[in-house]
Amino acid sequence: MSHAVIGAGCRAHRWLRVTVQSRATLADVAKLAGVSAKTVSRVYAQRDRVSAETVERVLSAAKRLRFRPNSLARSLRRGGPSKTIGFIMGELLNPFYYGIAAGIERELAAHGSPLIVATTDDSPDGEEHVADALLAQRVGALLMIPVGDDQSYLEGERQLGTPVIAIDRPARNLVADAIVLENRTGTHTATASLIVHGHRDIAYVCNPASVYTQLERVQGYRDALRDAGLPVDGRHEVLLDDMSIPLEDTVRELLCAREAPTAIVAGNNRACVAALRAMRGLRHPPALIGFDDFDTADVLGVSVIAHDPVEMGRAAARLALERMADPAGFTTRVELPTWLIRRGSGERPPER
Amino acid sequence: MSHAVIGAGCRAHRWLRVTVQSRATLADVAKLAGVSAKTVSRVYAQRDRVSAETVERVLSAAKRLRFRPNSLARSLRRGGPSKTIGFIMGELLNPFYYGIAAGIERELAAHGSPLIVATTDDSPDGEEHVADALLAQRVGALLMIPVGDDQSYLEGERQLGTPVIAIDRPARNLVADAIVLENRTGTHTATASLIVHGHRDIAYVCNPASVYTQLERVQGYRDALRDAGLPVDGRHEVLLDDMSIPLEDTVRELLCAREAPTAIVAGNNRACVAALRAMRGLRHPPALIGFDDFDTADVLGVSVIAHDPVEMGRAAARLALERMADPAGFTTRVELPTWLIRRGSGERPPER
DNA sequence: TTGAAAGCGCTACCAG
DNA sequence: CTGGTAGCGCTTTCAA
Repeated sequence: MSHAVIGAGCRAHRWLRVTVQSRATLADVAKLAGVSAKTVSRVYAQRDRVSAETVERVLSAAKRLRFRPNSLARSLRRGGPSKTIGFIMGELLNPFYYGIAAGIERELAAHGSPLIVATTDDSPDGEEHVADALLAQRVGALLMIPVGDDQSYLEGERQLGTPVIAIDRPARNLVADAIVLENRTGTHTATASLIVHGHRDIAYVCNPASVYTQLERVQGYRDALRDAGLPVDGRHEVLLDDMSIPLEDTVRELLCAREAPTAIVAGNNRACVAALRAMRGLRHPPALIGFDDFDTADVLGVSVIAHDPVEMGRAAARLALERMADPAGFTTRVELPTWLIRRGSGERPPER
Repeated sequence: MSHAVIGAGCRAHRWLRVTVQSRATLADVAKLAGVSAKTVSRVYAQRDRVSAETVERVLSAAKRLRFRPNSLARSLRRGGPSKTIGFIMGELLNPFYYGIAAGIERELAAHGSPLIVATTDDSPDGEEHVADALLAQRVGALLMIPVGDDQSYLEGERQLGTPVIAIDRPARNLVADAIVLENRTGTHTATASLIVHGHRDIAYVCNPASVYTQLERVQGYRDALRDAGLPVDGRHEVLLDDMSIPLEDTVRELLCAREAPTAIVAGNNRACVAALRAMRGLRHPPALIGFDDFDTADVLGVSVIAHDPVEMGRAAARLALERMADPAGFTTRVELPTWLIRRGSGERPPER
């Protein structure tokens, strides 16, 4: 805007600009309302009693100045960790993870706690750095899906009173609450179901394979084979650990091999979709049960080991809020249920 | 731990506890290192020169005290809005939104800016409240997927210098940058393609229907019909606005009607999946093109109007960072491309 | 290269 | 019911 062409109005205009340009503070509001800063504070904190008339004056002044309380300054108070909670997720594009994020967000929203989200992109290196950034913001609690195989770097922080809740996988070398799934039970049930339907050659495929969840799930699969008196020789285990290898191709090879399995248990949503891709166009597709339910599983008729990621997030958030309110108490480990949903793909009999 | 059984070691133990229990501050570190607070500050700010020896002393003291700089206090500085950026998402659990979130997160992570996420659950009422909470945290910029039909409540904040970037839909009654998709072009191309494949009775289905994106998409669909000399009488438009009505049932009814369409354009990912569900088991399923690509679209052979949600998020974040660095500049409206991916479902000829 | 002092916006503590 | 005062943890002047 040009000031040159403005005559008498110039001053007013400038004043307006100045008022608008710098953010009003509690003190500004207090001055305009003719009360003390503390009184304004009281109006916003809604704790002490303030006369209705004063409230009115303060709010009107605040509105004129476009005042907005600074919650950063508020939480600078001694020993007062903010209500804000930090969440470190693996990879944002994984439906399982964002189901968890959704659950956390809902629970916290109901409680009025802001949520700061950071991701590691599933790389262990970034984890500590990301945690540092969150802790520098003085989050009141840290929710995380551990990626690295050592969270001992958080031990100091825990002793300082910041609750840490591990989700999906337990933290390692760190005393922290954990919310995990009944992984073994899930794959055990699935594998047993395939056996009941007549399968003897059942494959387990996943990538990555050396994370906690997969170790558990593979175990459940092996246990089921063993329980049925079937050989557990790893012949049908496709346990990759290099995300650059397309699982789809690997599954395709598996299915074309001499002693191809007649059924597949896929260790997670990604593996399940990869298996589906590999099976496209096959005359006699193998039976398939995936871990993690997904949007179009019903349309595709895919049987899955299902669970509730949103509830998982909620549970984690609840636990965090609880710990923040009462830092004492024993470390908890919650296991959330998994269940088999039969949609056809897991009930196909073996065909040769 | 019991103190009773500890003899001489008790004091040391207690001291340790005290040290550990309260969070160390810059001043504590300064005292232990025998330097001034400012010097410690300098070490962490990495701006002024500090002698290597002093740096060493400070860092060692900091480590002993488990010191971690408080970024809240840092950003309390005069006029200095934090680097933190706020993002208001619409509906949780929508893959499209999470793609955007992922893009934002990646771009900001590369820049070292924390991200605060909040959601409105697609309810217009919550939007202002949520924005308030974010602004109270003094976010440096506000990214949002507008839900309500009026964002004028942010006008004051914008004048105060907080950039607002609207994503997917433009803001209403507010000067704000916007990143949107080429919605019309997308549905126009899809509809035209169906027409080329011989279809004359093409339906458009979506829910909700009165949001910006859908108004645009319906327009693209109508334009394509008109361009081809086909009637545009709304007979085949299923435009719902009540999320409690299952779109699946509606589509099923549509397909069973006398003059059933031979092709469907689904207005978003939800509508597309609903259409797929409704089409299950049909002898002659109609042709189908959905808006938004999805995970198993290739397995299902579903043609879609695709775009890149992650890039959308990145673009929005970049724009926000740009605006924060230089608040001047004209308001921008970016339209990101959409394109048709042919996978079979959209290329089916009409069958009666 | 280092230090002292004055805030940043807000709230707790104690008076009126 | 209301008002001063003294911080919260850090950074920014200005000096030394």
